[in-house]
Amino acid sequence: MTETAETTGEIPPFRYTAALAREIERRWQQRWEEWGTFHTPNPTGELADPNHPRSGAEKFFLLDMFPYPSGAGLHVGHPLGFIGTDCYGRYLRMTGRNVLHTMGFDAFGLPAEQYAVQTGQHPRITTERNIARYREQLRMLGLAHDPRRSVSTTDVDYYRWTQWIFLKIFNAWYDEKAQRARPIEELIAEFESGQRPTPDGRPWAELSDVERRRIIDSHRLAYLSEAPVNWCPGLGTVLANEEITAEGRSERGNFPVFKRNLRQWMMRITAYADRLLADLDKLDWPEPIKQMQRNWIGRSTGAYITFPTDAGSIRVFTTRPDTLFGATYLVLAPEHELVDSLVPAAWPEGTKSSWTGGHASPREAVEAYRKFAASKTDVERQAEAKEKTGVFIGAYATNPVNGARLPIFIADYVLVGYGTGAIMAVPGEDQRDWDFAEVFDLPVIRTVQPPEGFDGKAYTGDGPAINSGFLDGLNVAEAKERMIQWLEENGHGSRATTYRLRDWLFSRQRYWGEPFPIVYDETGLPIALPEEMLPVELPEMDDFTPKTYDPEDADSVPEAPLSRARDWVEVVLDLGDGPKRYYRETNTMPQWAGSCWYELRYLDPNNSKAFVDRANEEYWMGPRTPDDCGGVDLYVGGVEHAVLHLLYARFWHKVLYDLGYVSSSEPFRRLFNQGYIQAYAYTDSRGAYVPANEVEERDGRFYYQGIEVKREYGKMGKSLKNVVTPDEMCEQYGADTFRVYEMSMGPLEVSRPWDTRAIVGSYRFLQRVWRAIVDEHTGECRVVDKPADDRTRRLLHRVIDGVRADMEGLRFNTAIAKLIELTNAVTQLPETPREVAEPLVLMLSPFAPHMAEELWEKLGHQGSLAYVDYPVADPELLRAESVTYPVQVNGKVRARVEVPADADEAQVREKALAAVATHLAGREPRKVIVVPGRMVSVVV
RNA sequence: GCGGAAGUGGCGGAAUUGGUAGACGCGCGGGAUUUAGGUUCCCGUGCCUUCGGGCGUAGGGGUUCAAGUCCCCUCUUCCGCACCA
Repeated sequence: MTETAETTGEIPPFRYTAALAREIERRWQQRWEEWGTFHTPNPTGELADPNHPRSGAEKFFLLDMFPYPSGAGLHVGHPLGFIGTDCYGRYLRMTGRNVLHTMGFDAFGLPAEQYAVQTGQHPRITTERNIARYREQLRMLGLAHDPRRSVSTTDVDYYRWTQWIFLKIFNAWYDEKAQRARPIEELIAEFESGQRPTPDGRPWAELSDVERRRIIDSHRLAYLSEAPVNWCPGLGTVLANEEITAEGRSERGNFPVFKRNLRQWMMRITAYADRLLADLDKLDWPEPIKQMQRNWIGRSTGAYITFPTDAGSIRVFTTRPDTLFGATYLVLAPEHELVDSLVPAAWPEGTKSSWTGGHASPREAVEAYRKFAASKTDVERQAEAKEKTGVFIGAYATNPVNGARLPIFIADYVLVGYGTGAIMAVPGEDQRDWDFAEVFDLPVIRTVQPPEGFDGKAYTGDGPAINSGFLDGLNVAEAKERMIQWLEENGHGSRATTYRLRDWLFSRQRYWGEPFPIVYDETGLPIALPEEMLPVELPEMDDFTPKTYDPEDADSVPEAPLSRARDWVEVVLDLGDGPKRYYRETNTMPQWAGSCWYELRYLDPNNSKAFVDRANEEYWMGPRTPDDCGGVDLYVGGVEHAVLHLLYARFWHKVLYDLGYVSSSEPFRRLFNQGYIQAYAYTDSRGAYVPANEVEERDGRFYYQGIEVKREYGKMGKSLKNVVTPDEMCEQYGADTFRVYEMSMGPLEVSRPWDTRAIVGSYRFLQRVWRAIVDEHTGECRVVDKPADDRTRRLLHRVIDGVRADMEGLRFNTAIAKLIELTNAVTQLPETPREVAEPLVLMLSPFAPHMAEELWEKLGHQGSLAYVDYPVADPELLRAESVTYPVQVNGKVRARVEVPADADEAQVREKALAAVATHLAGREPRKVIVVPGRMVSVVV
């Protein structure tokens, strides 16, 4: 049985024990709920409340990354950020701000569906149960959320608006000139008026309906595309690039992923690449996250260059157009579309045998190499990254700048998905090209003079151009410009920017996701349902299991579970031209869809006319100045969403901004990454995990049942047998102790190990606070209405001042340290003066809200302290009466002198010199430095 | 390889702008209460010391009256990206 303080021994009846804490906590949680203490007023609509104490006050939108309600429940690491934002929100509320803080659930997606499949229950049932469990666990922690604003992405009332936003994206196109999204009708109007030419130049009026639809569809921000996508047979669904690990496997499940040509929904996020990149500068985000987004977007500037061949021309992208004179061969990706037409019937005269791969004809060589390249997994490709492979395809191209004859190779080090899938190889200035040239004995022409003593191979640094005709002598930057100018003047190429970012694959073969508000007619082209037909509800299905395959079965075919709901798929609708038969889209949206806009729904959760009322959005998220991007005032969450959720959400928000539905151009103005709570795990000699809570430490070694075990450090997880739950901690110490401990462990942004032993320190601290105010034997308030002594009063005001600064800066650990200091000082006093007790309780309340409410009541106040003014330090009392100066002699502290705070420099100097007289040993000080209020430094 | 962050007692961590290194907590040592253990409370706790003092913020060098903090070099750890042309 678990030992708690009250299970044994004699203790005073009103000591702050876990049992008392639990009783207090339950009582106050119930009161907050009954009183609606944390209801937050909106400027307009159903949630407006002119009588609210914070109505019309300065607002603060505080947001947590909402959790995914897994079946395992929360462990002590999960609520770290939630507690942090709660403490901050409570502080802001007490300093006069109107704080919006609530919590929703991101509940669609693979894990919920897999859990449902495992347990044989419908995902709606398991999801609802998991959400209920999470709510219970979070409620136990006493989080000051507005419960009316909580949403789940799986609520029909929520996902109807996810579908609505999808329709807006579908019915929009990106105007490159205006650099923003516009409604699709405006594009149609441009075609109709002839202002915009059709692709083949025929007048719009002469095109058939289907031809027009195809053209329009090709411009939409959400579009169907037949392209190579990531197909994961083990999961039975396609996945976005962002969901693939570096090893080329699925992030979830770690199954192999194959490139397959499939018809799937895409989102044109690449249209926003530049703005997503540029606007990072406006965001108050941690630099590492911004850098990760920059890398992911991967903007490169350079030029396209066209190389003529006998069978059409090859366009390459290069960031180094200045090295064109050094190009000695071309390389195409094996899958490049021009390869087949370039390959001649026979090897050209004089082809080196090492170039042919031993094949009798170029055709055979190409076939063999393609097969070889396709057989390699991404893991193998990376492992062999240094070994360059490839084959000559028997054809040549011409270098446009000097007419040189360049052999064309295919090689898997050139990727079909980046740039044009073709490169000009400049071995002198690119190490990969150098490595390839070594293997195939290709010539090297240096076009940049390497520095004296350079002993490397390819030289990628700056220097004067050589062997480059009209570029000779120019540095790299100048030569690039000059070459681009030449290419454009002579029609051989143009300035270009490319991105690593790909369009977002937006469909999944899953049951548990938002259905698309899309149907197909007999043409097979998509038709958006009108808004009035939303929501498109998920059909009830007995068999919602995804069709999965052998993880290695690359030839398997995706099958959407919804396609099995025949009655749902086939519908007769009147879309304006009479009732007709249509087929519904059977894919569902990815998990990220719901999290792309949930913060907006918190603002106006019950609005049935709009996803958010524009006035409410402006109040909570609108820009404060013309340069401001607006958005959530503080968004707290883990670093793991750096390129997934945080990029997708920015993209959707920008589309909504372009279309005029929101006033903010970014969703999250300020981002804060909280650290993770990690834990030790222990393995025995066979490598099996043993229960971490039964391991004993002796002299730095670890023992389980007397046998030594090995310690490792990492995640908390069931399989590692090291999970500690908030429930256990609340049971053994109470929620307030748990909260104080989590906040005092270290800075919020730093990861740290969980140590259950150490939580007792926070427990003792709260006990001391309690004991200072409540008589442990009678339960009565023992605070006296006498003034505090001067020393205590000054300490109090220093603490108020310091704690305020710490709260503003989210430095909760140091704020708590200061509160402990104050408490320890009060503990020493024979009586606790009210003028100290009350501010102490108020300052403690963001961290230990239940206890603080209880003490506030015992101090004679009515109602909640949630809106009571936070203590303010008296500047008069912050000035010390006397100052202790350390006195250094030659940099070493030799004495301390106490002088009145108003002493002048000469007095300080005199007193200091007297104090260190013995250390001076009669020598005359060469220099005496007095730093007012700080220290004295003597040099001899 | 490229990019980013960080190295402070046995442990988690403090130290606005260069100005008393180690706040606060855990652990540990001692004491009080208790039949005992546990709980709770009080005192002590960087290392070495010949008790004068000396040494200490990953290591080495520098600037300064003064460096955890600034500069240079080296090492280590963590995170992200990785044949991106």
